[in-house]
Amino acid sequence: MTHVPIQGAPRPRKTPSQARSRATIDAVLAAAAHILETGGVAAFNTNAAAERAGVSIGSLYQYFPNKDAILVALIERRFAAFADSLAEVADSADGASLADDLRRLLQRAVAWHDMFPRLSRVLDAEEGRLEEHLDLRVEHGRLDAILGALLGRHRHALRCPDLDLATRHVALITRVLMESEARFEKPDWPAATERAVGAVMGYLSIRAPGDASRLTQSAAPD
Amino acid sequence: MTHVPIQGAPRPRKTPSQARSRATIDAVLAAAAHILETGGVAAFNTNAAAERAGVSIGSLYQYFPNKDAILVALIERRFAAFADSLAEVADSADGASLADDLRRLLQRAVAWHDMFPRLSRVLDAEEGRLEEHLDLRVEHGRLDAILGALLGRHRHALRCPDLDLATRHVALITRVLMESEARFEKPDWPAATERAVGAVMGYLSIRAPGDASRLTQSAAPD
DNA sequence: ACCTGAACACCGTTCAAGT
DNA sequence: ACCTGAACACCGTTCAAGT
Repeated sequence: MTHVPIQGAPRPRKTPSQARSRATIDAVLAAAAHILETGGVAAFNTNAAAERAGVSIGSLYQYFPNKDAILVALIERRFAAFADSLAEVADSADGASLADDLRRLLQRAVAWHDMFPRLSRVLDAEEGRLEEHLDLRVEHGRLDAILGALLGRHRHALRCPDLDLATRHVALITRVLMESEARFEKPDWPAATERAVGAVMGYLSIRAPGDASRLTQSAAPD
Repeated sequence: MTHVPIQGAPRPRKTPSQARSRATIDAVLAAAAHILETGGVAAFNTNAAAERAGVSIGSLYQYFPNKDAILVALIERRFAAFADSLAEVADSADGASLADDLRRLLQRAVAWHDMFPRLSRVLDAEEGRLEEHLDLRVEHGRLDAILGALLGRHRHALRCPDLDLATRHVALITRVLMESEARFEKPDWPAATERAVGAVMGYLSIRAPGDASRLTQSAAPD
């Protein structure tokens, strides 16, 4: 028997081939995004999303099996758009140093999130809860490729022999540092960006220009 | 006018002075923890929690203004217990190296989470969503003190001049790396622990024993 | 084939009545 | 002062009827 493996999993009900269907899905997602940006999660419910999208609640449920499926689709779409945005920077990036390139990427990331700050924060917060239903493998792969290429260009300066591992760590580190700044009432993005760049340089054991610290000293017991 | 600032904020309704009240609160939280560990968030609802706790739904709402307040209280209590557990290790820890001490802390953290793995994962996932209602300042301060003391003991070997910043970064980095391992079906904790220790050592620019990599090399443009 | 929205179901929350 | 649980309200979801 061929059937949907998990009953009620928050995945799209059908992949639409017709233009009208796609328009309905887009309208629902745009409405959901608007509601989340304007009123936060508290204001987001299926009836409001359907109304704002200009479709009946029944039509909404034709394409999304449940409320979480809308969030899942939103997160996946936005992640893809985010990767697009970073890829753009990476293509034109060929700065003097890894720090410069990384800084440029982070600045773009900040600018991107800042277009819809509340939506971004809400979806980031929901992502953990919805993780098992998300499929971000392709998009993660794209981001890993961007960051990996960046690190690879400076491989000779890296201490970590495993480039893939370093890439994953750098991705996690930068994300957690930037998200922790996003939680503040009035985030100081330039400062957070510099701290993140510094943390990554530290992690990669790359000396910043003008840094005269004792890189060669190892940890001495007691 | 003195009044509760945020209407319906998920905070305890009253601080109980009587033993019976405290017992009711404990029963509700224990019931909630059991339900979350057994059935996940999907199985957690206020009626089920009240029933399992052996109190009426009305009594539950006497102490918790809403469902999220139960989660908030659970997260805060568990975070405090977690800090207790790590403090225990830190007190008796005085290993040969920072890596050893850190490894011991992480092993304890893993063991602690492993007592109720599903509960831990669920609460970690909910924490982002509930962040604005959580007050973990005291507990974060305790963890920072533990980690800060550890790093301070090896201050001479650190490259980062700002110990507080380094402490915060190390806390964020270890947490994100360990949580990313927790998402796997069958986490490999020893490997994740070693990777986290390695990431921190890298971040702090401390050479691991037997590591012959080129610490002195700085990033060369192009 | 797709849309509609009234109706249903579930559960979060309240409140009148009890002790 | 505290407890109780039936009742209410809100919203997620369905489905019979329409086109």
